[in-house]
Formats: sequence, C-alpha cells, structure tokens
Amino acid sequence: MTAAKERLNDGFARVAQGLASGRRIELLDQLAQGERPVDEIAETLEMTIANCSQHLQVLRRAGLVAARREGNRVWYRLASESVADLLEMLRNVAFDRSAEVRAAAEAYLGGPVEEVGRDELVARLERGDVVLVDVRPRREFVAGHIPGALSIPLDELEARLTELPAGLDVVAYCRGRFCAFAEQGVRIIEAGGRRAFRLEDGLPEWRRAGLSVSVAS
Amino acid sequence: MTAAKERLNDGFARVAQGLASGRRIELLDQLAQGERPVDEIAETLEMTIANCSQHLQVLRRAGLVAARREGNRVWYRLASESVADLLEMLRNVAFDRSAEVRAAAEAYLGGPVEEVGRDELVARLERGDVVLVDVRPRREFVAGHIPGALSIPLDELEARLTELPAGLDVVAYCRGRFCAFAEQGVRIIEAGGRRAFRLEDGLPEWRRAGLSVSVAS
DNA sequence: ATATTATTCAAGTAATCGCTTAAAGGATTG
DNA sequence: CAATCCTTTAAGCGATTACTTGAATAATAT
Repeated sequence: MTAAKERLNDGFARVAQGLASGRRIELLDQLAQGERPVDEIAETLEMTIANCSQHLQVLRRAGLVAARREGNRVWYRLASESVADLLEMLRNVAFDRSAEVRAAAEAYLGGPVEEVGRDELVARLERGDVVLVDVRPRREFVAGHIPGALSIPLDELEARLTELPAGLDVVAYCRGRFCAFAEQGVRIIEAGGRRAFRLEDGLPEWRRAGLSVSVAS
Repeated sequence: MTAAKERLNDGFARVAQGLASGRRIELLDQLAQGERPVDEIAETLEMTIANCSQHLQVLRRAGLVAARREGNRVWYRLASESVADLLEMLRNVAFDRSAEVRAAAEAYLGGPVEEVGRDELVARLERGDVVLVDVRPRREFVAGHIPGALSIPLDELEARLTELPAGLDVVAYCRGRFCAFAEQGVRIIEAGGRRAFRLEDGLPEWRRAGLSVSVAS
C-alpha cells in the first residue's frame, strides 16, 4: 500500500526529472518547434551525438518525447501538446517565483522591446499592414512556421533588411517568450530605421492555440 | 550570451529539480492542503525532521515554497497557487504519458469508484441532499476544509459510520485525484450499506477554484 | 558482402543527490 | 542564564547523474 504510493510519487518525480536539466530544457525547446532528427538537434545545441541521444532516452523514459525511425535516422518529437504546456508552465512559475531566473532572463533577453499579442498579430496579418519575420534557424522554419512569414535567420537579418517590404511595421517571432532571437531581431530591424515588434511568444504557442502552421517554404 | 542562456535554462531546471523527487512531491502535496510546521510534516510523512528540513530547503531554493517563523516553529506553505497548478499539471501529464504511472495509480487507488465533480457537489450541497465527509487527517481538516464537511479521518471512518445522517448519499473527499483516502472512504461507506461517491479531486483544487474554505472546526 | 551513416549502448570518472547522525542556531520558558 | 523545543547546518557514505570516449547495432548504399 505505502509501496504503491511510493511508486506513484516516484513516477511523478521521474517526469519532473526529465525537466530537471538545463540541457534537456533546451532539447524540449527544440522539439517544441517541430520534429527533428538526433544529429540536427545535437548540431544545433552544440553537444555530442552520444550525449544528445542519452538525454533523449531520459526524456523518452520520462514519457515526455516520442521517437520514430525513418531509414537510418530517428526523428524525435514531443510526446504530446500537454508536454509543451507543462514546459511553458514550468518556465512561467520559475520566472514568477525565482529572482535568479528573472535576473537570468533579463541578462539573456536584454531590455524589453515592444510586443504584440497573438490576436493582434492575426488581425494585422489579415489587414496586411505588417511584415512578419521568422528569425529562427531555417531548419525550424522548414519544420513549421506562421503562414506568410519570411524566413530570415537572425545571423542574416542585418544583411537582408532590404528584403522587408517598405512602409510596414515589422513583427519578429522566434521560439517563445524566453528565446532571445526575436528581441535581437527587433533591435537589428529598429537599427535599420524601421518600427519593429516582437510577437510575445513563439511558434509553439501559435501552434497550440490551434492556428494554422505552414510546413517548408 | 550563451552563458546567460545557460543560466536561464539552469534556472528553469532548478525549479523542476524541486519536483524531481517522490519525497518532495509528497511534501508539496501536504503543503497544498495548507500551511504546516516542519515537525508536523515530518511526522505525517514518517521521515526524520532533518531530512524533511533539507527537502524543504531544496524546495525553497527552487522557489516552490515559502516559510514563516512563528515563535520557535517555522511554517511552510506553497509559494503561490501557481505551484499547485504546476504540480497538478505534472501529475496529469505523468498519468497521461507514462504507463508506469497509470499502473501505479491503479495499484494505489484500486478500481474506480463513482465520482462527482465540483459543480455537481456544489449544487447538491445547496439542495442539502448529500452528506460531505472529509477523510483526511484532522490536522489537514483544521488547516482548511469545504464548508459543511464532517471531519472523519479514514482510520476512524468505519467506527463512526453511524454519525452520518441517514437517508442521504455520501460524498468523500481528500487531498486530490491521486490520493487514495477518498476511494478507501467510499469503499468503507458502501460496505456499510450507503451509496457513496468520491469528489473527483480534492481540497486544493476546491480552494484554487475560488470556492470558500473553512478553517478549524 | 562491405562500407557508410546514424543512433544507441557500455564503461569510466567527477560531481551531485538523498539519507543518517551529530552538532549548531534561534526562540521561548522556567 | 540555563534548560528546552524546534529547526537548520555539517559531515559522511552509498547511489545516481552528466559527460566523455569507444564499441555495438541498424539501416542504407556500393
């Protein structure tokens, strides 16, 4: 009886254990963008493939991710949308309750930039009075992006500012609230003399809100 | 830059680390019932006071609990309601995604019993056609309970069945969906020839739903 | 079949975690 | 201020974790 209770609580703890590593948070953040093969994840996160694979096994045993073999590659994805919800809530609680997390977020994201919410972006896209830029790496854009977005990865943005149709405000988006790409994108675009906003969250939240997502270009 | 990102993710991970132990899940489950001093928690969970205190420090550093000194005792509580939300979501994701957790839950809770939802319970309490029993330990009842509930801790229930007003259905509630007290209570009451239900979740969810909670008896 | 590519598994090591026992702090009571 | 009660901290130890390197497995290509 008490043993059963212990097994149950240990089971809950095992899932939390999956989230209890900065590296694995990064992995989940990657997978929240879309399904990815092991080698791409390892490359993006600059970790060895073996280490990446081992972390993925931990996540798999925790029930947080699922895998699918295609040829000689294995594609990983979040086990369900509820995993992304859990990750989002973890981050929000951490941000709200931990001064260290707030300080780290401030240091990483820099000062605040102007934001637009999802609903407002939808309205402005319908009116066509805004340019939407996806500043994530191209692979993530290919795996899924907001319809109508231009793919300009952050490291190409400065050189490609001229590609942005003139006369419109620009909205940049990235992986989510705690990803710095959109903030940096906004600063680059504003340095180019354009008005720019960041979407307040990222593609994963867009997808989970049930809005349509385009694949590839 | 990458260091800042690392610190941020490690900060998120530290919060998850707080949840990453069956013992600490139990602690949080206790604190979700209401504020408690260290010695009571340690006694309830049958652990040494030093060990309990150390786990509480881990939770405090993770930002999940807060403490308040009163005289020579220290009372701990959840840092905010969002912590209870996070715990609830963790458990639900674990239950949904992990076969081991489902098996452990089944083993601990036993087969399903009839349930009533919160809204239905509210309606039936207003109509007065139900007896509500809080089967948690008396201390937890004292720290907060549903108005109108009788306190009959599980280990006294069989002997006190006659105290239940006749002619009415009985609803038992406890700490939450994954606490076995209510299920056991229902079985005891039904063995006494009464119709009984369990509330589908527990006092913490009742409180967080904004419904009123009575303190002491 | 052999080679190649992608992933997982195994072994080793330093660091961390969870628990116990014992000592130290803090606050109240006599 | 000494005695007591409650809590925290420290030290020690076995178990687990994270990372590295190197070998094994799986599927595909030559």
